[in-house]
Amino acid sequence: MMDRDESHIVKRYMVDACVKGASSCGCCDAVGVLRGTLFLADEPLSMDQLVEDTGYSKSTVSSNMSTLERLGMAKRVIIQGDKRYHYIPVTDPDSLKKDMIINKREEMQSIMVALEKTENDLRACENVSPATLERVERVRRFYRQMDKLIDLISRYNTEELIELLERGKG
Amino acid sequence: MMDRDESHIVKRYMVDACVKGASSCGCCDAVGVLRGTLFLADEPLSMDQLVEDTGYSKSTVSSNMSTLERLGMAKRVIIQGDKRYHYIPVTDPDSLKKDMIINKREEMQSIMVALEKTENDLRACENVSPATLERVERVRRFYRQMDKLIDLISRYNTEELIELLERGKG
DNA sequence: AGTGTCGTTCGGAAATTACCAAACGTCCGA
DNA sequence: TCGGACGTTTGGTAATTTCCGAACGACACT
Repeated sequence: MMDRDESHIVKRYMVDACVKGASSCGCCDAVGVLRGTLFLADEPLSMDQLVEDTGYSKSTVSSNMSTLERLGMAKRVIIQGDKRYHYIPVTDPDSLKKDMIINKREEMQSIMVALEKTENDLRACENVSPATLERVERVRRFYRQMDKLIDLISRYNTEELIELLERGKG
Repeated sequence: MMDRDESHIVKRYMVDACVKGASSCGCCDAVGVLRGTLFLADEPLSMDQLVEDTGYSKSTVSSNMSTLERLGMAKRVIIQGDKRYHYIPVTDPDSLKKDMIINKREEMQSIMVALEKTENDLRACENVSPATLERVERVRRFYRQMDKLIDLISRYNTEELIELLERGKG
C-alpha cells in the first residue's frame, strides 16, 4: 500500500509544475501547491483537507483558493449532506483555454488604454519628436493586433484552431 | 517648450502600462519603468541617462536592463565615437510576438516535462485511482495541445494569422 | 604598467510580501 | 435566540525581494 511518504513523492513533480506555472503568472507558491494537491486528490477536497495536505494555515488556504477560483483553475462543489465547501480542479481544456485567454486579454486591454492615453498626450505637446510618436504608435498597433488575434482565437476551440492552422500552412 | 515636469506627466501612463505588463510576467517594477522610459526617449539611452531619468541606481539599472534584453524588449546599440552602451526599445511587432511566444513556450515545456514525470510515477503505483490518472492525462493533453498551437502560431506572422482566422469563421 | 571610464557583482539595508493565529461574521439546527 | 461549525478578514511577524553603494573586473588609451 502507498503510504503518505510515497504519495508525497509522486506529488512532487505535479506540485512543482504548478508552482512554476503559478509564479509565472505572478501568483505565490501556495497557489501552485494547492492546485497540484487538488489535481492528485481522489475526491473533492474540503478546506480542512487542503490545510492538512499542504501544511498551510486555514487563512492562507482560504485566500489562495479564492485566487485559484478567480483564475478559473478550481471550482467549488457541493457534497450532499456536508455543509462544507469542497474544491475540484478544473481540467477541461476548453475552460482552461478560455480563462487563460480572458486573463491575458484583460492585461492587454489595460495596456492598450494606457498607450492610447499616452498617444493623446504626446499629440497635445507640440515639440515631441515624430520618431517617439511613431514608436508609441507602433507598439500600440502591436497590442491592437494581438488583442484582435486573441479575440479570434477565443472563438475557436483548440482542435479547430490546430486544424485550421495546419491546413493553412500545408 | 516642454520642461522636465511636463515630460514626466506624459511619461506616466506609458510607464504605468509597462510596470503593469512587467509585473504580470513576474518582473519587478523597475523593469517596467525602464521599458517605459526607453519608449519615450528621442534617442538611444546610455546607462547613465537611464539612471538619471529613472532615479534608480546604476546597479539596479544594469541588472534590470539585462532582463529586458533577455525578454527581447530592449537591445543594445553602438553609437559611433562613444564607448558606452546605448539601449533602444524593441518595437517591431514580429520580434515582440516572437519573444512573447518563445517565453510562453519555455514555460509550457517545463510544465509538460513535469506532467509527464508525474504520469509515469502514477502508473508505477498500483493503487492509484483511475480518476486521478485520467485527470493528469487530461491536463497533460491540454498542455500538449497548447504547445502545438503555440508552435503553429509561431509559424505565421500576425497579419497572416488574423486573415486566416477571420476567413475561417466567416 | 598606469590611469580613467564603464559595466557587473556583492553584501547589507529597506521595503514588500506571504503567512499564521486570533477575532469576526454568517448560516443552520435546536 | 442561543450554540456550534465554517469560512473570511485582520493585525502582526517572518521571510523574501528589491534596491543601493562599494568593491571589483574589463577594456582602451597613454
